[in-house]
Amino acid sequence: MEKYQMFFPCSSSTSSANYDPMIPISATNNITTDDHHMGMGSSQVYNYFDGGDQNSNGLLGLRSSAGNHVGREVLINKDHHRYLQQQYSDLTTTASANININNVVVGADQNPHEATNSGNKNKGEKKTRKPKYAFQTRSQVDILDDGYRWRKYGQKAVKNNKFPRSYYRCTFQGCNVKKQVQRLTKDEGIVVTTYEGMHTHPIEKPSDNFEHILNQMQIYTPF
DNA sequence: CGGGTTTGACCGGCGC
DNA sequence: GCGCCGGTCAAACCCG
Repeated sequence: MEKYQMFFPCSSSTSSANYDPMIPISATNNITTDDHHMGMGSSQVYNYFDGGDQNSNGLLGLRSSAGNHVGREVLINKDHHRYLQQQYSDLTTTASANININNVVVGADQNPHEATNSGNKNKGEKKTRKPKYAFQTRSQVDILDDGYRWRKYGQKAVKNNKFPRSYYRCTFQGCNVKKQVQRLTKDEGIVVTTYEGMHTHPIEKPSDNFEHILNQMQIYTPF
């Protein structure tokens, strides 16, 4: 999850440098305060989405008002803002969660290629991957309840990270949304959640706490 | 018994 | 070509 820590090209594999950056993260914030160990000159955040109308200026920059530990920034593609709001509920709910949303970082990206479908090759299909969105939250717990039902389908040890990465898939029939959850080595209080895809169904367990989150964040728009 | 988790194996991409 | 690595599969297992 090195790239996610860089907030975030979010391409699952290695070569994020192959596509044109629209807004380099380095131009918007110095994210480099933590986990800047992988020497990625290509570490950038993109807001180009395949199939979207991809307003090149469609970024929202959200900065947590309480982020004095680390000056972090949230990058949200405007076209997917609603989606992200929905996803933000991931940060909010679950009575047991005890989440402190001091710092939230979102990176959005178009991935350069399809996920490797081992044993399930989509023959003839173009290798286009859904965009991913990475969230960084401060949380005591790894599993944040966003109202959707997820099934874990994998866990991997991550290089340069003592915490494993968990892979989840939405269990709703026909919904192929995935997410990855990982805790940062350098700040164990931070959980990075990366979403891939859009839910094709309403939220199963409604939560209305997103407004509460927004109240805790300052929102900057580039316009 | 159904649904979710665990975990080792497997696959494909990439760099050397 | 080989090895590394991220991502996925799937059988076994767990639990309500």
